[in-house]
Formats: sequence, structure tokens, C-alpha cells
Amino acid sequence: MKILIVDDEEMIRAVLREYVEFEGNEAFEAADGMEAVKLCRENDYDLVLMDVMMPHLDGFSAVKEIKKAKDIPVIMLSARGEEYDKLFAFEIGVDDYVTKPFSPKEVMARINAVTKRRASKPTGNEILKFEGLEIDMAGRNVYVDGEKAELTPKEYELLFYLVRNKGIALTREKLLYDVWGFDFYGDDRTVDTHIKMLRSNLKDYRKFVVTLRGLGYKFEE
Amino acid sequence: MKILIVDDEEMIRAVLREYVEFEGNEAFEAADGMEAVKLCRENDYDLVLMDVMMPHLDGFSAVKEIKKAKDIPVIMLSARGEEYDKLFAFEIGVDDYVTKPFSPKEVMARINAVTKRRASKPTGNEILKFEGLEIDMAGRNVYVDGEKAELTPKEYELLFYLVRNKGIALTREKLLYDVWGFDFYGDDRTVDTHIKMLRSNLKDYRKFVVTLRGLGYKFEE
DNA sequence: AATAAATTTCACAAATTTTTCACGCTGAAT
DNA sequence: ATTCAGCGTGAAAAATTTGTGAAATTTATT
Repeated sequence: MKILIVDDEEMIRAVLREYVEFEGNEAFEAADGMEAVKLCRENDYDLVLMDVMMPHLDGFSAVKEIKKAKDIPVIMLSARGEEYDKLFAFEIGVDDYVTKPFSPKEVMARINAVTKRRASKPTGNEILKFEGLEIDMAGRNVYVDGEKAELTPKEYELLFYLVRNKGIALTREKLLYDVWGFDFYGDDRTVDTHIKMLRSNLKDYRKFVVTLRGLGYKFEE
Repeated sequence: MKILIVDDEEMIRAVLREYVEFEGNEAFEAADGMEAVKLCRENDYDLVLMDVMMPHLDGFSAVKEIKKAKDIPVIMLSARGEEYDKLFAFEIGVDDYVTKPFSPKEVMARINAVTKRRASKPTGNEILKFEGLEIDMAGRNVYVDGEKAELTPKEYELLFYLVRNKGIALTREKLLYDVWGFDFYGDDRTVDTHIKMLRSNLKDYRKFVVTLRGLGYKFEE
């Protein structure tokens, strides 16, 4: 995750950077609101840690500006006893706030809470039907003519991915990147083998998994 | 009725208290999530009015914590965008939801609605049955073929969470976040050990706790 | 403080899954 | 009809994942 740390005090930035990087995230820094807005416009961050009190452009104004362009989660940092309008903070879309002095554990917990809360947004648990093929993504079930198909993890992921991109041509490269992960450095043909196994498990409905010669595969009704 | 008001802003607490007491109820206050959780554990309230954004422990996490111990009706107060908050709130068992700025009249209407809904429909008091496995969430009892199963706290929480999400695939990550809490920083495999112990206590009905290889677990009838 | 209970970590074996690879077949272009 | 890159497939090897017991640690109780 790419996290932008905005604070005018270098010490605080350094401390936050340490926490953030310890968790395996990438840290970026801005020294004031102006710089933060500029960086946010030019780059895609997953989260912004924003101090309230800063020169040039205060935290609230900076958040307001950033939210105009992109919907990035923001956690505000404020000194204890600092007076500010929390209602206003919500209105402009602040996701959470932490009061200084803060503990590393607390800050990381907040970061995780905000990003996970965001992640849990899409709750599509309907069951898709293609003739006698039923696909229940939420429950991880696939039925072939009413009988449960026992797929392996990769087969589930591959099928779900194909179905989510139904009707779209997918290269082996794209499938490997999106289903296997960006860090897969194996053979292209691995896809073929999994397609083979998936097809054999789908029985008659193997017809939905279409080969695109010279390209890859797609799911088509 | 005893109503707990949780908000870090004294002004808002005062306003809410006035309206709550005007209707003949008894009002109690907490200034943050931590305090709210503590008070709920020690006392019996009929309803909780909970702000979302607060220091120490945010409203969502506080509700989650409170619901683990007692099934008290909760109305959330928030100024955030409605859409995903409502979904998330529903997931953790919030009864209703009011967006700031709110009119006291509106809040009182919601309070009355929630308590009436509760009174007429004793949800949570029901005992779920899956063959010879009986689960009484309100009473924190689990019976295996009529005999009481002695589960540890974590086993109860894990089982109840699995059952509440029956039929839905749950990753270890999600289980840790929702059952253990947002601040759990431990090993994934901790889940496995608790699943193991839960299964051994469920005897023959261990079959309902299904392993999803490469993903996690789910409860399935 | 001592003891008991619950929770968490960890390592190992067993089971399952993933990947590689070579062979033969297919189908489109010549 | 021939060619040949691209594809389907089976089987072996490599890698991953889970169940489990036991130890270590933390938390609750006396």
C-alpha cells in the first residue's frame, strides 16, 4: 500500500514512516497541505495520514481539495487539546482521526481499520446461473446440474475471474497477472492446465469456457 | 429506559441527554468507545446511541466489542456518506442509523422505533438448530445432542460468527479482524487451532464447519 | 502470589494442489 | 495437401496448505 504522510514536522514524518514501512507499506512524504494536494493529484495513494495544523494550507482545507479530485481514505492527526470541528471533518470525508501523542500500534490499527472497512464494501452474494451451471461466489460453491463441483482453489479463482469478466477476451498474460498475481514468474501454459481441469469439472458446461486461438480464453454464455 | 449516549463532544451529549430525559428515560454518558465498552460490560442499558468518530476506539469497533458481550440495541450517529457506512453497520449488528446533523426529534423517533421493534420481535432469543446441534446465542449456550458443550469464549465467538455468516466463505484474515478484533497482530494459523478445538467440541456436528482450502472456513448446513 | 484456564505459536506429517513438460492433435495459412 | 505454431492432455515433480499435538505465553481466578 502506498501511504502519503503529511506533517510539517520532520520528526513526526520520520516516526510515521517507520511504522508504515515496518508493515510493508510504501511511505511518501509531504511537508504541508499544498504539497499534499499536488502529490495527490499526480499520484495514486491508498491512504493519506494528514496533520491538522500546518503552514501554507491546513489539513482540513487540504483534505477538501484532495477529495474533490479523488476519493482517497484520510486519517487526520491532531495534537491533544487542539480545538477543531469534528462535524466538519466528517462532512469533508475524513475517515478517522488519531490524537497525538499516538502509539504505533494505534496508528497501524487505524490504518488497517480504514482500509479494510473500505475493502468490505462490495457485498454481492447472489447466485449466478448459466443454464445448469450455478455459481455462488460468496459461498464458494459451484453446482453442475444441481450437483456440487469440487474445485481446487485456483480453479475457483480462475472460474470466478472468468465469470466476472464474462464476454471479455483474456490473454494468458492477463489471467496470470490477475489470478495468479503480479509476482508469478512461471510458464504461460500453466493457464492451459488449469483451464483443462476446470473444464473437466464443469462437465457439459465446459462449453462456456471458450478458447481464443492465439490469444487466450473467455467465459461466454 | 436506560440509554447510554456515546460521543466525544460534550455539546452533542448534552443535547441528546436533554431529549432522552424529556421522554422520561434515564441518560448515561461515555466520551469514547473504550469507555462505552467498559460501561456496557458493567451495566445493563436498554439502548446505546453511538457516535462513529471518537478517540481511543471508534464507534464501529466499539459496537462490535459490545455486541460480543451483550445484545443491546444500538443506533449509530454519523456524518459520513450513507452508502457504505450502512452496509458495514448492518454487518456488525447496528439497529438504526442517523446522519448528522440530526434533529433531536428524529433521534427520538428512531429510539422509539428500535425499542418497539425489539419488543415485538424477540430476535436473538431464538435457538438455532442444525440437526442435533443447538445454538442459543443470547444465552451463550451450545448443545450437542442435548448435552451442553463447554466452549471457551473464543470458541463461542468463533462459532457464533460462523453461524451468523452461514454459507459465506470467510478468510482467516476476515475471521481474525471480526472475531479477534481490529487490533490483533498475530499469526493466521491461530484460527486453525481454534477451529480444531471448536470442531472437537462439536463432536459429530464438526461437519458443519467446512474447510475452504486456500481460503479459510465457512459454516454450512 | 500461586494456580488454573485460555490463547497463541510453532513444527511436523499428511494430504492436496500447482507447476512443469513432453507428446500428439488441431486448424489456419500457404 | 502440407506445414507448423498453438492447444489439449496425462503424468511426474515440486510446492503449498491444513490438521494436529505440544510447548510457550498470556489472561483470569483463587
